[in-house]
Formats: sequence, structure tokens, C-alpha cells
Amino acid sequence: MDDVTAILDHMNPAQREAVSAPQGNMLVLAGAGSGKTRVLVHRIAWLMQAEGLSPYAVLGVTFTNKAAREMRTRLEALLGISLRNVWVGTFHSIAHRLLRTHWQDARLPQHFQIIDSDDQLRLVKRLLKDHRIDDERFPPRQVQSFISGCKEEGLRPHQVDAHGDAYLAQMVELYERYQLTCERGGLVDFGELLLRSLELLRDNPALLAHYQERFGHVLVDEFQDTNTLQYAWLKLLTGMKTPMTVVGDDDQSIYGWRGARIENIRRFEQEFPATRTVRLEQNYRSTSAILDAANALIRHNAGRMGKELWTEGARGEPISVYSGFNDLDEARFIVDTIREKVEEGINRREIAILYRSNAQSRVLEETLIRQGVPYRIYGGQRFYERLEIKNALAYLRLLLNRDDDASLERVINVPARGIGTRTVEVLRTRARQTEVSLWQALHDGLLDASLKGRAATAVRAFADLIERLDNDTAGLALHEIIDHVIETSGLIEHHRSEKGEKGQARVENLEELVTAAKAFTQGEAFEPPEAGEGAVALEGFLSEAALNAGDHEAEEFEDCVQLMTLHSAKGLEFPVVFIAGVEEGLFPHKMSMEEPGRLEEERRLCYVGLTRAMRKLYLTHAELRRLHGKETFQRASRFLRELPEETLEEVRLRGQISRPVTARPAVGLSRQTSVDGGGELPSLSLGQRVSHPVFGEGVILNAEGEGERARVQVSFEGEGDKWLVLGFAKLKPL
DNA sequence: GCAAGAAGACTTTTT
DNA sequence: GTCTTCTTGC
Repeated sequence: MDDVTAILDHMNPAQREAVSAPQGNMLVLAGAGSGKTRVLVHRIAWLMQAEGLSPYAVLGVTFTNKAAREMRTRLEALLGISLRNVWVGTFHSIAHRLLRTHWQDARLPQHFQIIDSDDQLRLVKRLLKDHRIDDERFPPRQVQSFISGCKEEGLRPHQVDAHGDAYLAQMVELYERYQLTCERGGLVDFGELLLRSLELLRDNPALLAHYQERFGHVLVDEFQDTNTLQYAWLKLLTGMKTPMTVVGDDDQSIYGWRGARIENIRRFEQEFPATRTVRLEQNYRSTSAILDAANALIRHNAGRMGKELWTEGARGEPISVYSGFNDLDEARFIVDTIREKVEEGINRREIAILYRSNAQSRVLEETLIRQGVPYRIYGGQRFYERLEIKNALAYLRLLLNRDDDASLERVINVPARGIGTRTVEVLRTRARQTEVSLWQALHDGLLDASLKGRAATAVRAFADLIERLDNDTAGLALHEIIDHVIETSGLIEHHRSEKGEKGQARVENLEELVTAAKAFTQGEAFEPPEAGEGAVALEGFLSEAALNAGDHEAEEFEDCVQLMTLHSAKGLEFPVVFIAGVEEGLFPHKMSMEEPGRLEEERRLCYVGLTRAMRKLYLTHAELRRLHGKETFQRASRFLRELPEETLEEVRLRGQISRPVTARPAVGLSRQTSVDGGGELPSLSLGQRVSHPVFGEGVILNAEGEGERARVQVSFEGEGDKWLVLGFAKLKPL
């Protein structure tokens, strides 16, 4: 690229301003579908070509590996050069890089291991058991989130003030013990990566100076998702002198419950000197009907930075609102509509069904299966989080570090080799009392014969196995090491003998792990491995596995309808979008309805959902829903009422006839889908309570036909569901 | 040591 | 309703 202004080609004025602003702090408020990534990438290119910034002086920070990967690839495509050594990565991968490079200054063992939240939870559980702490009063998950929460606020145990509160004091003590366990095992959790690297920089002025000097510009994506620790980290790293470009959207902040601080956006504007704020409001994704609805919805939130999406594009179709009798009917409507769309020539992959909570997917899936519509679910378990993979990784971790108690405990009896809970208990007690690792305790126990008989034989066999694996794999390539370990440890055989498809899949996954290792050494991985083989490569591979848990989306075999939660839909777009279960208590979720702040986050989540749709949006809800095995009456979500009437149309039964919404509160609230049979027949509506001389009281679920022959399906208390012909059954409305 | 059965939970999940 | 976790019994 010779002419730098080419970088600004085909950009709107706001985008141009964001890309070509002179070095200095800048906040880009980037609305959904406003070309955010493009601006970020072009901004970097501009800084390099117009301002002469060296590629090595760039630090690009994202939240997900996917975003980092995309930023890197697009930048490489734009500039036409390889940017392998440029620092673009997630907060965690960058912190990791710092800690690996300066492990001594960070007071970490050279071969420290990264543990994911799953490992962390196991560790906490064990801790509670070891200390005989009531896990009713201190649920492991709560303890875990307390620990992570502290770290995310940048707090070490001694910095947490319990205010004489015994409960809190216990939590702090657990945090302290947890930390001790991690230190002893050379384990670093996600929060620790950031906190430790912050402390590393804070406590080593020379190092800090070095990095502050090195980075000429720092760019941060999804700034509304930063937590307190990440904000502090950025502040420290830049010394508030290195210019920053941060991109974010306060209206799309949906991770507050995980510690993200939406107010960091405003804080940035206020605290960092001379911040220029640019708004990207032109939307290139959705029709104006959809944008109008989204704008109107989000206007109900207070304290926004202020932003209004607009488009040069067409008005498009109105948003269709469908009110089902129950969740099955809702699903049927969605799937019927999808089949119509597919017949019209739309690809299934262009259609997404979004929902608030995972439990909702079941009914949708069943309906899709019944109607033979291929689909795939985003989310769910990721590759490196699978049981068999974690087991394999645990063996590998033991090769590098025998003192990794969590890993040892994980596989000491997998596959079963006669080491029961009893024996493990003995080892644990001993380890705790003598303050050594399980591995050490195991050897001590064998030496002084406190382990004897069958237990001793089994334990010795395990110890020998680990040593043998280590010896046998010395000098092998990474994928050969892994292949050897899963074979010799008996893991593969263990899963092969498992019955059903599950075992088959697990064997395949283990084989896939070997393939992944091959790819990793060949540099296909996101974080380029440092040169090296054997143990060095293994260490890199294990870190990569923890930090980049594998693709979230299942393999795409064919053209599939996409199902996912609203949270996982963030950042994606689809021509046709269904949002299911738009009901009070579900969306907004009842757990978030009380506090205004959390309700606003639900509204932002809804805003995110609406803005995923490019051409056509459907909002559906059910009047009766099976939730946790109980049938509950549902009211339409308040969010529906917050959308402007003129952007909506109500879809009637069978999804064929539609008419504009005329009077409020027509949308869902009291939809008079009258099934009245004329004459003397009672006027009934779906969801209405009725009484029958024989069956007693019930609720109308469904209806079909007209006049005397009309039938209604009624759910009677104690009698179950029945179809009754209106002309005969003596139903009285209640 | 394992399998079956009971009991309880059950919002969202970037690393 | 269904998934996971824990207990109990063989």
C-alpha cells in the first residue's frame, strides 16, 4: 500500500476520524454492526503507515482468542505482511507471555501451569473437604467465585477486610489456603495470570519502564467488558502516557455478573488525558425497522453514553411477534417458519434461534429433530474441556510437574487400577500433615510401609507408570509424546471399552488431541510456540490448551440452523433471527428482575439480540411454559412493550395470516385468540381457566376448528390433557 | 469398586 | 423434566 489515504477508502466520516485521529487517547463508541473490527484494524495500519509506528510497538488486546485471531488475520491481509511477532492477543495470553518471560521476577516456578475454572473448582472442593468445612454453608462454586472476584478486584487475601464477619473471614481464609495450594503446585488460574502480571510490573520499575517504552500504542477491544483488574493493568502498563485506542459499546455490556465494569468506559474518558470520543452509529447490518426497535428499547436504560444507530438501507419487514399457547407451540411456529424460509431458498446457516437460557434449547431441538431440520448448537463443551482430554492433559502435566496435585488426583485411578477413595484419602492426609505434595506423600508412604498390601502395589504401579512415561518420551516430538502417553497409560483402551457411542467419541477425541499437537508444533496455533521440542513444546501446548479451550462451535457438517444463547450470539450476525421465550421471568430473567442495574443488563442483552438480525427478526413467547418440570403461566416480556408498535406485526396462528398490531396491549398480554363457537357457546380464549362437570377445573391449551365442531384441548388438574368438542362438552369459563 | 437410586439444583460463561 | 452429585448397597 503506497498511499496511506487508501486506508481510509470506503469509510464513513466517523470511521475515518477514528482511524486517522492523531496519536492520543481515543474512545470509539462503536455501535452494533458499525464496522468496529474494520476500524480497529485500519487504525493500526494507519498508525504504522501514517505515523510511522513500528509493528513491534503495537499492543492489541482483546477478550477472546477468536477476536485476536481475526484482528491479526485482517491486519495481515490489509498490510500484506506477516505479523507473527506483533503483540496481539487476549488479556490473558499477554499476561501469560509476560509471566513466562519474567517468571523469576514474578516469583513463579519456571514450569508453572495454567488451570482453568474447572480445575479451580476441583481444587476448591478438595480444599473444603481437607479442612472439613461444611460445603452447604460454603458451596464450592461460591467460594470459587469469591476467590476469582477478589482477584478481579486486584485483592490478595490480606487486603480483604472481613469487618469481623465470621463468614467472610472464613472465605478469606479459604482464599489464602487456595492460594497456598496453587503456589505449592506451581498453578496459576485465570485471575492470577492478570493479577500476577500486574504485580510483576508494579514491583519491577525497570521492567515496567521497559514495556512502557516498548509499546507506542495500545488498542483495546470490547472495553465495556473490562473488569477492575484489567482496567488497572492497562493504566499501569501505559502509565497513562502511552496513547490508547479503546473500542467499546456500553449498550452491549452483558457480562457485569462476571465482574465486567461498564463504568470503565466513562472512567476512561474522564481519567485518561485528552481523550477524544468518536461515535460509530451508522449500521451496516440491519434494516431500519430492526434498528428503530433496538434504539427504542435501549432508550429505557439510564446513564448511557448515548448513541443511536441508523442506516442508509431499507426499512425492511416489520418484526414478527408470535405468541404461542405453550413452549411446544412456540417451537412448532419457529420450526415451521424456518422450513418455509428454507423452501424460499434461504440457507439454514443464515438462520439463528437465540434464547436466554440453555434449558430452552431442548424443546426447540426436539421439534427440529422431529421435523428433520439439521441444526447445531453453539456453546456446550469445548474440546480441551472434555473429560477424556482433561485426563490426558493431566498425565501430560504430571510429566512436567509431579507436584501438580490436582492432576495427580485426577488420573491416579483413571483408568481404574485399584486405587480407591480410601487409599487416596490416606495420601491426602499424609500430604497435608507433612506439608508435601501428593506425589511426595505417595513415595513416603511406600518407603515407610504405611501403604501396604494391594494398595501399595497399585500405588507403586502408578508411580512407575508416570516415571516410565517420562523416560520413554524423552526426546520425542510433541505429538509422539501424547500418542505414547494416551496409549501406555491405558486411557485409550479405557474409553474404547466404554459402551455406546460415547466411548467411540472419546477415543476419537483423544486421537484428535494427537492431531492438534501436530498442528501446534507446526505453528498453526494462535500463539506461535517458542522454538523447542519435547518438554518445552509440551509446556507451550498445555498453556495453549488452558487459554484457548478450542472452538466453541461444533463441527459444521452441513447447512445447519444455529442455536445459541443470547450471550454467545454477541458479535455474530444472521440474516434471519428468532428470539424465543421473550417472557417476564425468563427474559428478563427472574433472577435479574429485582435490581434495576441487573434489569438494565437484561435489556442490553435484548438489545444485543435484536441487533444480531440483518433482514428479518422474530420474537416469540409462550403463554404456558414447562419450566423445571412445572407448568407456569408466562406474561409477555416488558421488552416487547418497549418496542415501537410500528416496527412490529403480530403473527396469528399457523404462521400464515399476519396483521399489524393495532391496539395495545395486544402484544401477548391479552391476545384474544377467540375460539368462540358463536350462538350460545361460551367465548373462550387460550390459557383461560374453565370448569367441566366431570373433569373439574382446567386450562385451555389449544384449539382448532370452528362453530359447533370446534375442539379445545384442556389441561385438567389431576385428569391430564383432554380434547373436548365445544358443542358437547359443557365448559364454563371461570 | 462400581452401579443404581435418591436428592437437589436449575441464568448467562470471553479466559 | 433432566442433569449432576452424592449415597447406599452389593
